[in-house]
Amino acid sequence: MLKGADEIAPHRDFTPLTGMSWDINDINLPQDVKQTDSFQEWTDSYEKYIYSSNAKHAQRHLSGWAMRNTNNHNARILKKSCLGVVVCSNDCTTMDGSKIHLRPAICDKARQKQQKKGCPNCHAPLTLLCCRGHGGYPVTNFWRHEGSYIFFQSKGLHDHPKPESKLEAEARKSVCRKRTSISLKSPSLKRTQESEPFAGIMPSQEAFYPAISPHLGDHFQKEIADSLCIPYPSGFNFGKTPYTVDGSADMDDIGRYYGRCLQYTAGNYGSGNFTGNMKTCDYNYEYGDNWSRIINSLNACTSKPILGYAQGSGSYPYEAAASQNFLDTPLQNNYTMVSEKRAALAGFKQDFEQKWGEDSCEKKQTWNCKNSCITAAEFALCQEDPCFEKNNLSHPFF
DNA sequence: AACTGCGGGTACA
DNA sequence: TGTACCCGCAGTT
Repeated sequence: MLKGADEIAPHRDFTPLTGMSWDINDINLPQDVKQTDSFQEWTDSYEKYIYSSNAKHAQRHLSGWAMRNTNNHNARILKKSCLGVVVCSNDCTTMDGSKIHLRPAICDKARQKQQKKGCPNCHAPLTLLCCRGHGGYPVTNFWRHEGSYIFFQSKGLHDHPKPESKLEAEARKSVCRKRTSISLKSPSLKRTQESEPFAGIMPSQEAFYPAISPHLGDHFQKEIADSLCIPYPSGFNFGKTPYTVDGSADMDDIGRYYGRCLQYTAGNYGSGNFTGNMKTCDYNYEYGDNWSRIINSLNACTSKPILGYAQGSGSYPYEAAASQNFLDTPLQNNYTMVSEKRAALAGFKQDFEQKWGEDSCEKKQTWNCKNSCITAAEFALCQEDPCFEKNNLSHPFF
């Protein structure tokens, strides 16, 4: 359970307990704090909080947003600025209707590497949406340890969707590693994969086995152990392989302009669903028009979804556009797809939700995505034996 | 390998 | 002077 000073409170409906009569730059900060705030993972706008110096998340200066260290030449005040969010340049939608909002790597080198990878959902180039929420500059967070308290202050309003949180990203990567390990160890699974139509052409294990991890941080490990069900963010295509391909875009052009920073116009975003317009960052003005045209053409492309099965997905359907992209070839071989399976899937989902509805998932509010649940027993079996989810859960995760 | 914090340096208003 | 950004280094995860 999330208890004590390190509890993560849902951001909404939260009122700071500690007043606002101080500024992070004050020479003296209040030490007569009657009650500390519970940790806020998704701070936005101009907020101030006072955490206990024992609060682990605060000690680590954690944030749901991807914040990188910024030198403010003040050793007493740690300053971090927001990196934004990595999105699919194709603006694709996963099977559950969610968008790709990846967490930018904090390290510059790692971030460049990250952007060279394709979208885990449709393999289109990834795009970094810069944060411009603080007067055109990234939103900044300030941390200052003073006495028995950790003072936090944020400046600016994020003008982009939320990325997956650090804890979610860690969980996903951890499971990918475990899944890869399992697949290498299990001859039966290997055979299964080899017999699947997509064997060898899917972009990566990481891209197509995103799921929650049994190696979550200690905090969440205990959460899971104490829970009747497992919360997880639904945007990670849990064990399923939605796949949208559209061949109408000129991939050379995409590659040429790949990495160009885009941003949304401010204001029109929410948790998980962003409705703003994309525009190029001003400092990329030299390519702005072309890039915008590419993005617009990508977004305007109409897809003709078909259903298919992907490597390792078992009976999990994915959606793919009927395009001329080389990736489509296996799809066409499997065009006999399976609306009845999809119907079965919907039926399973309905039964599942009836059985494990919201009331059974009290912890779900600790995640900032829409969540679903599986039983701990099913989760354990899935982790131990990938064939379990293939053979026993017509669609294990939604 | 990637994250984190620190600090030198530079640019700009 | 304050703010922002780039870069490298070193310790940690």
